Amino acid sequence: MTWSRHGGAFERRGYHHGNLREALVEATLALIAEKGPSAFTVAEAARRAGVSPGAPYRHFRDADALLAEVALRGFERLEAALASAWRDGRPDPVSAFETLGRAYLAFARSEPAYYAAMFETRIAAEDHPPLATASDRAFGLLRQAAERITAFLPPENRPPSLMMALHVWALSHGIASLFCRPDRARRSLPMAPEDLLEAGVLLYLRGLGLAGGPPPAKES
Amino acid sequence: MTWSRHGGAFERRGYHHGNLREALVEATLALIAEKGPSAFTVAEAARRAGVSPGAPYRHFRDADALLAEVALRGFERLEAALASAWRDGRPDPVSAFETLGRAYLAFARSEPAYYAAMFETRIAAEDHPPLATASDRAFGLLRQAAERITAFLPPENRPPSLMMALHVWALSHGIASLFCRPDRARRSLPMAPEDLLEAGVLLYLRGLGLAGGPPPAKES
DNA sequence: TGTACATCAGTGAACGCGCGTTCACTGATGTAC
DNA sequence: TGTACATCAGTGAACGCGCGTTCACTGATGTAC
Repeated sequence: MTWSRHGGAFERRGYHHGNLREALVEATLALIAEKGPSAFTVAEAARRAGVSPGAPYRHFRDADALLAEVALRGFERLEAALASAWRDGRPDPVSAFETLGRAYLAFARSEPAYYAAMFETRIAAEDHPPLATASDRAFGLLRQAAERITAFLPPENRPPSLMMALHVWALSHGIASLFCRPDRARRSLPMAPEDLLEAGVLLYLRGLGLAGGPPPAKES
Repeated sequence: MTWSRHGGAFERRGYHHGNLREALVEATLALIAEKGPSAFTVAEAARRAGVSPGAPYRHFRDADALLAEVALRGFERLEAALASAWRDGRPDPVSAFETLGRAYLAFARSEPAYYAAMFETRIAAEDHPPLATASDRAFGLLRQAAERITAFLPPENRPPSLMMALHVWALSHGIASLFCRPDRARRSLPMAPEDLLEAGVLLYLRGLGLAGGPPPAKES
């Protein structure tokens, strides 16, 4: 099974793969995207990477380590996506915050396999310290954003920024979990998940005393 | 392996089990509670029920059917819990609504195995119509409650009750998923999940123009 | 530029395992008479 | 009350399967000289 080195659809493969670690991560993502996280097996990932079943163990201690690597990268990508959406609060914190929320959902929608690897697998963050760290960093961003937002409120009416961050995270995650899965199409929605989240965050901010004005028009 | 029929810790078992269907459901719940939904197997459930590996197939077509039965019962129990919390909007819709939210979380916390069977398994509701129906009924309750709440608002400021129900459901589910799992203890919280949800719903209602007054005091 | 060699990424066969499911069977239960 | 029998819930052995992981090995790569 040696494919031509420079021609055809299959680029690779002499004896050495050359980039097996990456190929396994990609195969795992594809597998999860197609059949859900419970369908992941090392053997199948190896098969898709075009490699014998023992090969992955040169790169990952065991099956969970591969899964954890995928989840880790997912958190890193999420953090990057959130950071670039937040843009340090520009043009203004409130609208940047809306963008942040949309970015969260966009990530869940456009990278469902990463999302599933992060939140729907058997691996526990506490068993994989880098995972916990990456998750904390992503959440930290949300927390900082909340800090900036609540700073607009007079101190006596200012809610803990941690609480606000948790609320928004939970709402985003809830919407993503319930409505953004392509495989098991959940309850159909009268509006896009992003709009649902934006409306929810807007109402929440109004509840805090921010982003005043009349209630938003009916969306649907 | 015939245990005494009336003595000792083990009550059951002549040749017939007598209540195997129930025993399998319970074994499945215990299994999920202990090791997570991915650890469920028919063989292990049969073992825990004290029965040979083929026996479950007298009661369930296959492994998924057993899992779907557990999820179905979960939705029915959730619906019952929500209905009894809502109490048809008494004493008043807004405070009954708070109680409803707490009941949702209480369910996720006190019945984590049911909750996992409902939301974290491979089974898809569309493949099991009764499951979809039960899920719709539970959500319908939330929707009715939202209807009653939004009725307090003047029509020109009244948001779609469906949207409100979706927001609250997503927030509740998000909090439950992120913070109410006993097995994989997630991020630690500065407050109880129930209080986090209550504060969130309160702020949301204020954003809608209900439950006015000053912002709640800091919770933590 | 050429050669020897260390390194190490992959091979492929093998292992033991537990699973889902089937099937001919057995024995308990309860109904008809 | 007693007996024959249909029913059907469980048995237990068996099947084929795919998995995770190991291991002695092979062959490609790149470095030292």
